[in-house]
Amino acid sequence: MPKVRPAPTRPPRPKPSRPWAEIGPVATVAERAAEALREKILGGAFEPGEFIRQDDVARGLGVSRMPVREALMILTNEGFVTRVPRRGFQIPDRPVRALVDLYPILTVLERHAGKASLSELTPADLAHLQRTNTAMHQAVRAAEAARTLGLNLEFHRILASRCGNARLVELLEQLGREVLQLEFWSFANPTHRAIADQEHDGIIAALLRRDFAEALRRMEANRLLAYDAFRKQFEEPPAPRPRRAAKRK
Amino acid sequence: MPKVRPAPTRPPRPKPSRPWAEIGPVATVAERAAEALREKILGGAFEPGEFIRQDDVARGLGVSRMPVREALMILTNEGFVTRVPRRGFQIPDRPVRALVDLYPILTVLERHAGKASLSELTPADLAHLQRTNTAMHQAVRAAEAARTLGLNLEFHRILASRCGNARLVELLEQLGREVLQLEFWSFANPTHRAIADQEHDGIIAALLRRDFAEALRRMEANRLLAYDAFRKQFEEPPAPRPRRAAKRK
DNA sequence: CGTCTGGATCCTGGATCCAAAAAGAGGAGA
DNA sequence: TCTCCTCTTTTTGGATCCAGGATCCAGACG
Repeated sequence: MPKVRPAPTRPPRPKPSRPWAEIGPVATVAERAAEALREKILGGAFEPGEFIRQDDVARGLGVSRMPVREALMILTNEGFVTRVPRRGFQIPDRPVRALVDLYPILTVLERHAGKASLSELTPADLAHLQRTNTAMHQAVRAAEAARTLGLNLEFHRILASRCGNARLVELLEQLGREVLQLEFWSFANPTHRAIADQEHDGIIAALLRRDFAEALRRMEANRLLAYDAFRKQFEEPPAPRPRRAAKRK
Repeated sequence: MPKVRPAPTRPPRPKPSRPWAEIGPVATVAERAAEALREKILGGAFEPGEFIRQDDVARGLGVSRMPVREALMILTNEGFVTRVPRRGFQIPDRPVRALVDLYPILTVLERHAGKASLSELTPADLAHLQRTNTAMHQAVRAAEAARTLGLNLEFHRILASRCGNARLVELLEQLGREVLQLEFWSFANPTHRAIADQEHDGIIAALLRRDFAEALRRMEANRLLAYDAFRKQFEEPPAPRPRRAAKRK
C-alpha cells in the first residue's frame, strides 16, 4: 500500500549529492529529438504550412512517438513550429508576417541590451567575438546553414552578454533564433548573408575603437538592412495559395 | 501492411472545411490541466523551489499523467515552472532575480508598444479599458487573486493592442503574466495592488484627454513603482536557504 | 456535371505499462 | 557517535495501446 506521504513537500535538497547537476549533456531523448528536428527543419526538410507527422519523425529517429511530442512542444516554444489543437504541429506558414513583427521587437531589445553591455565587454569577449566572426565567415563560404545560424546567434549573444540581465540575454537569443530561421527560409540567397557579415566586421571595428555609439548604430543598421531587404523582396506575397501540384501516384 | 506514403507532404488544405478553427474552446485535456495548474500555482498550493509531483496532479484532476506532462510543458513556456532534466518540474525558486530581470524588459517593450498604440485606441477600446478597470477594482476588493491577475493582464493588453504588431502584443502578455505571478508570490500585500489601481485610473484619465505622452509616463511609472517597492522589500534575500523544518514522522 | 453526404482511413491525444534514475533510509565500519 | 555505503522506494521518462476526430474519397442526388 502506498502509504500517504506525511509531508506535503520534499525537504529542499539537504544533501548536495547531485553528481549530474548541469555538468554534462545528460540530454534526455526528447532533447536530442528536438535537436535533430531543428536541424531537419533548418535543412529545409519541411515546407511552410506543412504538418509534421509524429510517427514519421519517430521512426526516422528510432524512438517512440512520445519524446517526439515533447520535442515538438520544445520547438513550439522556440518558434520553430506552431500547434493546432487537434491537427498537430505545423511549420509556420506566414513567415513574412512573423518577420515583420519580430524585427522591431528585436531592434528595441537589442538597443536596450547593447547600451548596457557594449561598454562592459572584456578583451576576452572581444577576442571571442572575433573568433566567432571568422568562424562564421568560413561557415558562410562553406554554405553550412545550421552552423552559420549558430555562429550568428553566438555573435549577437556575446554582444548582449554583459548587459547584466540574464533573462534579456535569453530572450534575445530565443527571438534571434526565430528571426534567423525565418530569414533562412525566406531568402536563402547569399548576398544578404554577405552583407550581414560586413556589418559584423564593422561592429567589431567600432568596438575595438571603443566607439560604442557607432557599434550600436551598426547593430541597428544590421537589423534594418535585413528588414528592408526582406520587405523589398516580399512586398506582398504574390499568390495567396500557390496551388502546388497535387501528389501524383 | 501500412503501405509507404507516396507523397512526402499532405496537399496543403485544398478545402477550407475547418468548422472548428478557433471557434469554441475545444480545449484539449492538457490545456484544461494547464489552466487548473495555473490556478493552483497562483493560489499558493506550491511554494518556491518545490518540485511538482506529476501523478499527484493527475490524480487530483482525474486524468492520466500524460496530459499533466504536456500541461507542465505549457506552463514552462509561460514561466510558471522550470524544468530540471531528470528531476521534473519545479516552481522557480529565485523569483527575486527573475523579477529584477523582467522589469526592464517589460518597460522598454511597453514603451515601444505604447508609442504606437495609445494614439490609435478607439472609443470602444477606451470603454473596454474602463470596464476592465472597474472590474479589477472589484476583484481587488474581493481579493480574488486569479481574477485580478487576469484583469490586469487584460488592461495592459488593451493598451498595447493597437500597436500593429501581433507578436509584440503576445510577447507582452506572456512577460506580463510572468511578472504578475512573481509579484503575486513576492508581496501579496494589498497596498501595492491599490497603488497599481491608482495608476490605472491615471492612465485612463490621460487617455481620455488624449494626452498620450502623459499616459505613457503613467504606464512607465506603474512599472517603476512596482520595481522600487519590490527592491526595497527584498533588497537582499536574508537567508540563502531558509532551512525549512524537516518533515516529522 | 457539380455538390453534398456518408463511410473508410489515418493521425493525434490520452491511458496504461515498463525501465531507469534519483532520493531516502538503514546498517556497517571507523 | 558520525560518516559512508548500499538497498529500497518513489518518481520521472519512454514505449505501447486505444479511442476520438479530422481528412479524404466515393457515390448519390440535384
